[in-house]
Amino acid sequence: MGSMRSYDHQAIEKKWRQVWEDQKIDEVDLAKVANGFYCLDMFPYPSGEGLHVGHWRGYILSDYFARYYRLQGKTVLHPMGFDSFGLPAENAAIKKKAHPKKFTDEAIPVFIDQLKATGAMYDWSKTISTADPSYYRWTQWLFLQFFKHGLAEKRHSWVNWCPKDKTVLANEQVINGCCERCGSKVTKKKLAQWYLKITDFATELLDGLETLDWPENVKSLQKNWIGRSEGANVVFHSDQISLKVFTTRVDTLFGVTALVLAPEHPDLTTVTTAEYKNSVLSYVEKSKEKSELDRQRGADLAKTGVFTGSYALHPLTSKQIPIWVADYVLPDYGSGVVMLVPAHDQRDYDFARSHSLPVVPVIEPEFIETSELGKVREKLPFTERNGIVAIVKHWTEDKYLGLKWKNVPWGTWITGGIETGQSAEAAARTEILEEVGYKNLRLVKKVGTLISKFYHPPKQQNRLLHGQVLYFELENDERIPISKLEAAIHEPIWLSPDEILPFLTASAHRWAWQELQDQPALYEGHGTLINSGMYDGLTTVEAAKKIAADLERRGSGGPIVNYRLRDWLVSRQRYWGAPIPIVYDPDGTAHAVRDEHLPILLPTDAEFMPGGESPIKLSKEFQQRAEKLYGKGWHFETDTLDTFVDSSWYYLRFLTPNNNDQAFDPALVAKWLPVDLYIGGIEHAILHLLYSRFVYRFLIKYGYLNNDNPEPFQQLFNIGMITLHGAKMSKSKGNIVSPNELVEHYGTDALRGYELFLGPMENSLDWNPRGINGVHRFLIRVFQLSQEIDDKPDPSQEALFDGYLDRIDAMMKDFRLNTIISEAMILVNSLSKEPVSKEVFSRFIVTLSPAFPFLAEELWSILGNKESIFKSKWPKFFGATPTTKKIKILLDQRFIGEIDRSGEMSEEEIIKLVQTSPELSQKIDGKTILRSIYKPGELLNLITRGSHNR
RNA sequence: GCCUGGGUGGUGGAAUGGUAUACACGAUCGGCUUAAAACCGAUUGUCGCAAGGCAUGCGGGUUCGACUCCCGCCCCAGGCACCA
Repeated sequence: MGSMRSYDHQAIEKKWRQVWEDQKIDEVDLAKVANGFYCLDMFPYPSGEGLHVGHWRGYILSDYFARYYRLQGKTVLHPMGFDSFGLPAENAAIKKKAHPKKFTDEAIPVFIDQLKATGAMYDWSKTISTADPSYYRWTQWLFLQFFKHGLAEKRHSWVNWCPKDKTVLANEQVINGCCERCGSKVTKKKLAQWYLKITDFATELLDGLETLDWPENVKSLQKNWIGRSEGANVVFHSDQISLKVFTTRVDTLFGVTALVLAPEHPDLTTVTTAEYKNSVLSYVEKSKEKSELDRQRGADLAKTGVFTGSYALHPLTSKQIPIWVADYVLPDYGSGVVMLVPAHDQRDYDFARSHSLPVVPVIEPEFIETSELGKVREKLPFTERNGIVAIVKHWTEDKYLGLKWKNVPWGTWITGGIETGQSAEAAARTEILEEVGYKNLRLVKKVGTLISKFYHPPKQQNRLLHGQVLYFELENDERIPISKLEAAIHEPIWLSPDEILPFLTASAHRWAWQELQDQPALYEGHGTLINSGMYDGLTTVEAAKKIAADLERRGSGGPIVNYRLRDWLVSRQRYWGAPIPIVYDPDGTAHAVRDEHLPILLPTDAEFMPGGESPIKLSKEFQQRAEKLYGKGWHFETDTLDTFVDSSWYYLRFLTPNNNDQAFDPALVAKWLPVDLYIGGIEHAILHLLYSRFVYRFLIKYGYLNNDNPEPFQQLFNIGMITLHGAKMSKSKGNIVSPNELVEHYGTDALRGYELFLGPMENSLDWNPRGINGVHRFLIRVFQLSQEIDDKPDPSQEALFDGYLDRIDAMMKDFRLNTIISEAMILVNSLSKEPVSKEVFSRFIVTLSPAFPFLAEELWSILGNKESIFKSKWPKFFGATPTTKKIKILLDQRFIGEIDRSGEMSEEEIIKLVQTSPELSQKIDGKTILRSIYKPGELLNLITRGSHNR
């Protein structure tokens, strides 16, 4: 035995860190490359807090793939920069009374050191910082391009206002009515704000999602956020104005019993009559005081509102429709007006009931059976029948007669068909007599009609039943005996009102009961139109189409698609951001700042104490600068840009971080975009990604870029969050797990490997350092393996390696790095028994290098290689002839052993082998093989039991 | 309420429809050691001495065979939500 060296991770990591830095191994020349791979991390905000083990996981994942693709022969761009504008630095500055630039400048080098500690391969020659004038000059330029094309607009509008942070918040920064950052209750304020018109891109942003290789949940989040809904506009004319209303249920148009405006609606004062002015005004005042939180929680609260005194003309019936105001109507969705259809919308129903407005049903409900037994069979036609549903009340008590079915889990009312020529009442009386035997009853009410679609198992028919719901009260308990036949099907049960809804299994029957109670009951589903003039008898779907088309013909509306997405509010009344590059003339008209004046630098003499307006407003220098450049009476916009604007295009800047002539180089962008792999947390699933997609599409649409693919990030991977005892790690909570101690004790490689090994990369999980020793032990074993190398080739080791390589290649595509590490452990476990072939080991450590770059590089050099392992190539298969494959033998699905397969074998040959094999034959001894299932080359299942009934 | 994901040992988690619980942690026992740590070895789903049962949230179904596919529920996490 020679002298064994031991695995000294500290020495190894220190050594190679230095070598790589000296050799600038991570720098790439973008222009030269044809075969590029753009691997991007969501760039961080450079806080002074430092990286914790949760941050590491994302950076290690991207580093893994950066190195992997590099070994695959690609030129990998893997840059890193800093999203350095924003509230945290400004808040720190306020607290510590120092300039935010100072904080940022100090934090970045510290941050870079911590990123380097992960061992990740970044090209630091291409770093950027969004707070740097050389960057934000181009952010301002970008804003001006939107302005030039009419896609940046200043509007007076009600905005979310955080009273504590004293700033405007975008809708998406309001969480449950509270400020995303500080948690204060958000209030409303009317301000002039800059918007970017992202809504113009709503359709394509939605459609574009289909083409992306993104996690389904992120696509679904974006879809929900964009919130496409198809419907129609309907125009109602009043004496004073016309009101446009958006609805998704234009089929219910004949059920409109009022129009309801949002309190913020601009035409509210116009429609309010003198008589109602006071009550409307005081109502509006009251709802303004309601916090955003209360307003949003309002779904559970009573729906308040008042009448405005005026009426509008129904476009189809010409009826006078009263106009109300209520704060359950949102000002910025649709047109801020709702047509009230109480019979077919829960909210409208609530509102109508609490203000005694009429409820006019215009849909005959249609119920489609969903149970397995009664589910409509797709291929069969419908047979139409008339029928009845009878609700029968007890002669003295408040109880109702239900049928409990014996062979199926059903609870229903009494039902039956109507024979031709028979009246509904007569049919019902017959059914009641037959099914429960009661003789003396009184028809109290015809409750309503419905349609029911179901499958009738005995008749094997799809049925379309026109049902009439009848309500009877028994006069006394006189009854005849029920036939045995009927008694076998179901038994009658008396139900108290509380028991009825849980008892009934069919939605049609539940509706019948509610209709009897409420007269009319709410029905939000589909069906056939009634009370709708010429549209009666159409299905809701047909009617919606026809009514929308008719409205369009008459010029009072028509089909339209509406989006939940709102325009992007980019103004912030804050210091630490890029100044919006707009200058106002003495009349207050907005002009683009001239290109040669960019960047509009942040003034340095501002007091950045938040006071409800941008602190920049107080800068004397800033005022003077505008006048100097543009003339007396001119002044700059003093709001700054939302930091999401900074980050909406940074991935373009990485290609040419130091170019002072243009924001980006279209030729390079054409070569490198879209980003091949984008890695970051789920927290940016909506805003950052949506804004970036919007900006990128804008740049292409208006000719700034000429890429064919209009999406910037082709593949996205969301790294799961690491929590500590279930809580998100943050310095303020004091629950940060720092990697430093673990790195010192086990090494960077061990921590990297452990973070990958923990579980699927997309899973969030709770931090538990316990297992890191397992990875450390594995690395020690790998190191020890290098001490016992055999120069001779070893075919069985080569075969083991080939299997391993095949499996990890497949896992790579699905980001299953945890099982890749497992596979490596399994391979090492089986190689450890004897000296390992040099060639096998050599190829093996290349596969380890993306996860364990330091150890891999060390072992690579121990093997005698002069160049870095990262200049080598991902290994190939040995292609050794596979060892004889085994065929699994199962007996009644239980594993009893394997047989070696040589060449192609038939089922019979294998069975013969089983029967002649010493161990296997005794296991099937005395059993009769009824039949067998053979999956060629894999398994043979011998069956002794009869299969269950088919 | 709507939309996504999930539910497998004591724990993190494996499993193209084919021996469920790989890999690792922890635990127990043993070795080494004056001792401890480290390291090495064995055992480790559950009931059972064993043979053999029973186990992948619950109930059905398809299949020779289901963690995996289908239907119906329950529970957990995340998102959206008075969006007309």
